[in-house]
Amino acid sequence: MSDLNKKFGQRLKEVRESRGLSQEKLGDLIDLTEDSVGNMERGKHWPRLKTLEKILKVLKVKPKDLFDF
Amino acid sequence: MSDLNKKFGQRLKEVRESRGLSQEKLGDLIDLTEDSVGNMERGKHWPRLKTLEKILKVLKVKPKDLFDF
DNA sequence: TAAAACCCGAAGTTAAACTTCTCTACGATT
DNA sequence: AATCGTAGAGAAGTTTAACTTCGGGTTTTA
Repeated sequence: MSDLNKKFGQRLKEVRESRGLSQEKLGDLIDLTEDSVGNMERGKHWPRLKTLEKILKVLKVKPKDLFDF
Repeated sequence: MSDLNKKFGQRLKEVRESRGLSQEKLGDLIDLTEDSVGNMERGKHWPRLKTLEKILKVLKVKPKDLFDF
């Protein structure tokens, strides 16, 4: 379990919660299952390109802000 | 070909060149082929977690600086 | 005391990261 | 003008890990 992954997950969770979204709701918006969102936030895996693009769009966050850790 | 991918590639190239490394040399350092580094810089693909970790380490750059675009 | 939200492990599927090959292009050097 | 280093680019094949699904358990909140 990498440090980078964990930090990214924590940051993603912060941004998601600041938008008032549940993992399930975010999953719907970016075409991922609730579990996959959870896995990402807990550092289990890394988003692929298409997923990251959707995250940035849906959460209205810029790359440098999502990777600010 | 996504915008995100292209911008990341351009930024990666900037950082690589600022360190005085060729694509081949960087590839050696992060266990990728010269072609793969080239593909990434031209927006053909996105790094997986392990690759990104190596890039950050080898180029001595922080996530928010590599994603500053 | 539910129910909503989240955590967590394991095993299977699938998309795309990555490789390999081939050719082209261009500037610098000899 | 011929070789060398570096990089752009397309196509087809391999492999890894992102993602799914299932089964539970725990925490939070109404």
